[in-house]
Amino acid sequence: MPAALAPESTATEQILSRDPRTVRSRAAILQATVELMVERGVHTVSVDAIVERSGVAKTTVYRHWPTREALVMAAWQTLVPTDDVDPSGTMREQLRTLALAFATRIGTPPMSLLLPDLMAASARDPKMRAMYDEVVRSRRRPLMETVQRGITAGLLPPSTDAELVSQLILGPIAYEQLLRHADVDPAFVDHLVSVVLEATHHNMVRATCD
Amino acid sequence: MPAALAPESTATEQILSRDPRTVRSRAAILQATVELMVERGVHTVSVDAIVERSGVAKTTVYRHWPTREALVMAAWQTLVPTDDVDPSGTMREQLRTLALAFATRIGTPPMSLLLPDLMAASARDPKMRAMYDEVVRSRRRPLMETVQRGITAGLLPPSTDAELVSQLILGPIAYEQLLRHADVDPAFVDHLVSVVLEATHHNMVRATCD
DNA sequence: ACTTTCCAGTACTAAACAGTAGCGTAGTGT
DNA sequence: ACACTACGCTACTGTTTAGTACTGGAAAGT
Repeated sequence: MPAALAPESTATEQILSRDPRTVRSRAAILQATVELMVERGVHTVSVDAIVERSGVAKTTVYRHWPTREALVMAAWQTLVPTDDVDPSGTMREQLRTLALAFATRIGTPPMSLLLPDLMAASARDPKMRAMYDEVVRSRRRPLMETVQRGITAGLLPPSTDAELVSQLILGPIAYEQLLRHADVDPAFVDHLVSVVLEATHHNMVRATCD
Repeated sequence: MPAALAPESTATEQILSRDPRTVRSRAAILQATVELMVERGVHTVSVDAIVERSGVAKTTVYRHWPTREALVMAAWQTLVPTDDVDPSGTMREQLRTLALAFATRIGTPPMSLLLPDLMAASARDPKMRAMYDEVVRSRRRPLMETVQRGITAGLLPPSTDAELVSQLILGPIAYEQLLRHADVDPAFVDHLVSVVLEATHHNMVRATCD
């Protein structure tokens, strides 16, 4: 299910070999790595297991990535640039769609299993931390932009704090899903968006608290 | 800094030996385990490292806990039953205090380092999951009780959804701290509590969304 | 055709790891 | 004083791990 091939921009130099053999090897290795990360956890995945799963020789693995860590990072990268839904409909519908996408994404595999691992790894590894922050940021941006458009279009008071709005919507969802391990159903997301929007309409979610 | 001795109720039978030698050994082992969990991560802590750090013989470790896993669980237990602040002051002040305690707890060591590890472990290990849920629940309870008291005392509308109130307060804090790796300062917590309380006062945070 | 690049496979090193066995000793409760 | 219990120590087994050297063969580009 992951992407067939990482585009580029990895830390390891990637002069983009067109040789189909390397392409095939890299894809098989990365796919096996992702699968094993999901199944057994990021820190438990071993090169030997990747070799067994992918059918690729160990030497080939080390021909492409210098260390196991670099390989794990590359496997992560294949999961980062996913869908960037740009929803349609009213602002409320857009927020609902984005919030629901966020909920299901962090609540279902592979992200439900990989995100905690990434969080834990990023607590001690700066490189993991950078990638993790990128993942989170990319998830947050479209929702904030939607709120900002709502403000610009006059649908929300000009003093509305767009950042706080996203925090109030995404926060409880993340809290329920990751912290409390509760199933976030669409009705809850709906309710949440309604409450926050209503409060916003009444100019309660202001940028500065007097 | 952890408790000198785990009280009881561990999975391993604990007939409460009064022999000071066992007490000392257990304490040294558990403390070293906690320290290493914080420094190197839960999944990276090895019995050999614990032995080196604590100055206790390896055989003694296995005299007290059957496996490394059991020891890690026991070390976790020493961190669970911490302070249960029962704040005073107005409801708003109580909420502020509880929310701030939550923010600083999950945002500073050791919890800021251990919580992600525990989250990741609990994604695949049911026993870790149970302990993790217990930790989260214990943090959430006092805040919900405060809201409930506010409703009972007539400070908040009767239709107020206490659960949603806690979600709206704790959610953004957890989101900022754990997901976004942002420093949650007291002003933000203050602002957050104010916004949620104001919305609640205007009967926007209702139990059922028509 | 020919050269180059990539590959699989085997075999290896060296380290870290969980967990165990047996021994002599020293502290503990009585 | 006594029996007992827990201890430290050394040494060990067996497994898993990351990473490397080397060889012969196959597939790619030209």
